[in-house]
Amino acid sequence: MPKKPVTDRNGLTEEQFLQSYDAGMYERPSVTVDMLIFTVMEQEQDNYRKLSEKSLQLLMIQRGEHPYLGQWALPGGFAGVEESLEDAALRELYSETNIDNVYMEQLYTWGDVGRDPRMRVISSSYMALVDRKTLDVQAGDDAADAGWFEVMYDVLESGRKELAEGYVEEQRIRITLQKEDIVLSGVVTITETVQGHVRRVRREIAENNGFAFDHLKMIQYAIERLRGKVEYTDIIFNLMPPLFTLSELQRVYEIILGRELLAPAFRRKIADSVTETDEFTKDAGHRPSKLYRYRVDRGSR
Amino acid sequence: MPKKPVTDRNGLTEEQFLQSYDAGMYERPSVTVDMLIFTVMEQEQDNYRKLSEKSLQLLMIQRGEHPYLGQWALPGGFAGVEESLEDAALRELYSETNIDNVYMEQLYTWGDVGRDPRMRVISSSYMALVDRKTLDVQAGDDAADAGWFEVMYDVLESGRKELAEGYVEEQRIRITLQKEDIVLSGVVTITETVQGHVRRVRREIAENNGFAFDHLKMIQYAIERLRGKVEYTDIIFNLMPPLFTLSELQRVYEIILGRELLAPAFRRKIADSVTETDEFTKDAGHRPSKLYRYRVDRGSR
DNA sequence: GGAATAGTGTCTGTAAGACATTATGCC
DNA sequence: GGCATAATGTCTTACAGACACTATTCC
Repeated sequence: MPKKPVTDRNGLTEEQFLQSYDAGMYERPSVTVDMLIFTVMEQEQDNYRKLSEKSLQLLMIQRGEHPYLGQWALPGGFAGVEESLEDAALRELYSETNIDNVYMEQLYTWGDVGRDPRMRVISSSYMALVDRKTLDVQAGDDAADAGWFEVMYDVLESGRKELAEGYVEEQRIRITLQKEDIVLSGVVTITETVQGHVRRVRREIAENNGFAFDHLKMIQYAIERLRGKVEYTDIIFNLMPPLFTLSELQRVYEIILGRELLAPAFRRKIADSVTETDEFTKDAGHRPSKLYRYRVDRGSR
Repeated sequence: MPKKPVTDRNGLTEEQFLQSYDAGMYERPSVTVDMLIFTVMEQEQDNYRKLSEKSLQLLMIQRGEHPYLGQWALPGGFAGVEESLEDAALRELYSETNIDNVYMEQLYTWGDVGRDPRMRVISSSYMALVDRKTLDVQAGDDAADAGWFEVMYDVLESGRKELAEGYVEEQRIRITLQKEDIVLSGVVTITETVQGHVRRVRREIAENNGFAFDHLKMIQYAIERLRGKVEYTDIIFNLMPPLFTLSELQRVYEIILGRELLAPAFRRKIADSVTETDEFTKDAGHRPSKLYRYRVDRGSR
């Protein structure tokens, strides 16, 4: 059955309308994507019989231009008119790490008015998780203006004030990024207001040493989300190499969650997310460990 | 200690740079916000001794202009250059429902290239939860072009194909919105691809009767998030009136989750999210029920 | 008494927390 | 044998699922 053409109050069909539409009528904000590219790195150990320590790392770029010249920012850039937001994020990811085909998800879109002093910019943040071992070593490594920073995340304190019909709860979180002798550090306050049965959450930068724009907030938010998602999804395996030991996996969990886990409970919990192989670690100064891989035939959690 | 001015390769300080910056250099997408305003409504019951049925409702607007003239869309509009994204969302919310001070959160930012036939538009979707009883009755009620639709969400089937290094899992979800004799209906397919240890999720509209733009995808995503969040946060109380019975609360859970719950387990679970009052329901055709309120002094879950 | 819903008691199975114990390779 | 880590056994506690049962009001 043929559709009868729908016309608007000017008698135009949709096709006619679109041809006459002027896209330049309104003043517009710019749109960018900012990438939170996380990986896990091993640190060399003094005692060769001990396991090597691991740390969570984040890729940052030192700004060579105003604004925030000399400060460190997340990799990112403008979204083109002919590419999707996700494509823009993938493009930025590839240009920084030479990697595609890794886990990536959109986190949040930051739309405050003053976030960029040049002009109105709205920015979508995307988180990518990469396995350091499959990363091209050059990526963001040799460049003087880019590098992997170890991430530290400390909850400083939590205050609480009672109100008539609710309360205000404030949390202060210190984020420290370290790359050799470069240390960036800042504090984000998260204010949760509950009034009646309405809950509001606000994030503010309370202290900032070395972070450009509002990127400190983005980093705090990303770590919070990473922590949450690690508990109820399998995304952690995106940070692991194809073969890993259960102890390594447990360490990565512990680094991300910021607390220690008990081995028996841990093994029970991840038991059906992994498959064992016939291989073992070699040449450790102690009992070898069985190697596992991510069990891909299991569906999502 | 006075800071020494940082200058860039052109010898400009940040202040000088910003004064000379031309914000109009790049072609830009437009930015809009789209609102998913949910509420819970009671339906009149034929048998007065039975409890009244409840349903989840979503506010939609019929388009009076091209494109998608006559179809139904989420309320929304352009984000101004002088307002934050969140302010734009609050403004839209207020203009549709005359309500502010309700629960609202950003869900996702939709950035595909072809989502609006007029031009490139990027849209942030926000979800708001409102208690129908405190809603001004007129809002979106009498207007012929706006209204509350009952939401139905059915998982149709889930197929799965094994691949060499992973699998593809497809889920088809039917969304039906109904308002008296107006029925909108569509199917969203969610495709989850796992290759190696990389997981990707894509959403496509497989069938569409009456929804404008990609709003069907937004609705599906919002319900998915609402379901998830209801299980591990207290947001559900934003849909409840100040006083409610535990049975009512359980019904609302059941409507959102799409499955029945057992009363004893339910009561244990929400026990410390609520406080009992001295009041009871009256004039029901059966045993009166104690009224509870949201327990606000308890912190977040 | 019957209809309808409100609310509680309790058994069972599963899973997490905690701690102890055994196993293994390398020096 | 001792160091360091790998891996498992098992006790306890907590809690979710299931079902049966009691309670209360209105007709």
